[in-house]
Amino acid sequence: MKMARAASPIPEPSALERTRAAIERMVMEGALPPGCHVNESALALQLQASRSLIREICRAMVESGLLTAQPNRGFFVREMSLREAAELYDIRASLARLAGAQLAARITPGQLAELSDLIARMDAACTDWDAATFYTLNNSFHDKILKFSANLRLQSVHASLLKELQIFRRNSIVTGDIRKSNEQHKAILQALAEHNSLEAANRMEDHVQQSKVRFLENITHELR
Amino acid sequence: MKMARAASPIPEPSALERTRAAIERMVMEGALPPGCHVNESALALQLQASRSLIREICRAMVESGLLTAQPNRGFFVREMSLREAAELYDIRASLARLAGAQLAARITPGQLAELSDLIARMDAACTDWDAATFYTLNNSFHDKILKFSANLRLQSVHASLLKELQIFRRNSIVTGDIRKSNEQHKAILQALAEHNSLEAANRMEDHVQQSKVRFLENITHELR
DNA sequence: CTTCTGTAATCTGGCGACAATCTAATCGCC
DNA sequence: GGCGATTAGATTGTCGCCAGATTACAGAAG
Repeated sequence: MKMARAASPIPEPSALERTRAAIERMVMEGALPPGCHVNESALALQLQASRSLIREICRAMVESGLLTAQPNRGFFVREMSLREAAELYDIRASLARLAGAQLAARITPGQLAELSDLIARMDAACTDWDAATFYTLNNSFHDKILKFSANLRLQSVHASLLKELQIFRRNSIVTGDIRKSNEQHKAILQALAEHNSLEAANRMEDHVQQSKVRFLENITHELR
Repeated sequence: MKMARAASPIPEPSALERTRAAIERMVMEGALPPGCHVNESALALQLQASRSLIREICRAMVESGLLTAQPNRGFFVREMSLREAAELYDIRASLARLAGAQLAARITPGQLAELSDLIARMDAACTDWDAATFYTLNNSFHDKILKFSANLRLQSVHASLLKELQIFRRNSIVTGDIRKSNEQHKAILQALAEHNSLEAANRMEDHVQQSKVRFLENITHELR
């Protein structure tokens, strides 16, 4: 009998997956700052993997926009200009618009309830001035909308762009008016509940555009 | 003295680039049909490269959506359902919308002239019933709009999605009413010339949505 | 004849090694 | 003393190899 590995429903992540997660974390958390040259041998030693693994992973990360590759010089952590970050926000807004439009047409009462619950908890976080919780809940809210929109590729593209943005705005917690942000969430929810695709699309797009404005304000403030 | 390779302004594509292009072509042209298992050793032998190279390339192609990876089973050419293709069109339409909106705000007379010229040549192709030429010109038209919109990431994401779609609609030349299609181009151009972002956005989105409809009609017609 | 099972061949996952290239420090020369 | 050529060191590009998993096949049982 083929020995069942059914005992472990999680088939134990492969070395490649683990290593990739580690490298991505290093990029996200700034252990590998933007513009930094990625030393393959050093990484291999540090993460106890072979250089081939590192190379495969880096090649994939180039494709997803987290690294860049220069012939005969290796890999570098992607440097992002303010302008590029703004461009990414525009794309995100565009995709959010699509998600809103599609979801409005097919959203179920159960999904509406889930979103409504998140908004309520964000309201609570607002009164408690708990920005960290709000941040987490806000991410969940957007994730759910993307997930519910039932376009797998849209989800993956969006997730990829989000990761890319993360390497820029690391540490810079967007502190804008979270109360106002949640008001927008409510407007989005209402449009979704009414199955008003156009309205949901516009609200979603505006919402992300707002966060872009907040982001740019924060950055320019930091640099001053 | 360092031997000048300045004599060749094109630094001669690396083995990796050449091999990657070859594999992508094999996928596009159907030598590796959708669902096909990618035999790494065989490919390495055929393309006179090492298996490591093949693996690096495949890993990158997974990220860009042309292949999929299954643990311990290797790489497979991405299979795309009709639904997924439709989803891709929706994303493309969304990105086209963004490109239109952004370009309308900043388009120059020179760029308008270039687009106008392409439309004129497409008109000529229409009267000549030259679908092949129209196809090429149409691609240039869309490429230029993306390029002029001056959002590099938008360009690259769009190009990636387009490649992905190609593996589905290979050989199925969309033969819809090219005359009607060019009328839409003219409407887009007008909106751009008027710097009317909203109108340009809507026209662009609709235009891609139309091509999605034509695509779906063609496919279902083929399958009958 | 079909189904199951055990074994062999094939293929992937991961690794270390060698050659080409780039980077830097050193040395000589103006 | 400063600048350019040269050489030593480090790093990338590419390759073949071994172990474990998977697939294919052959043979036995029902």
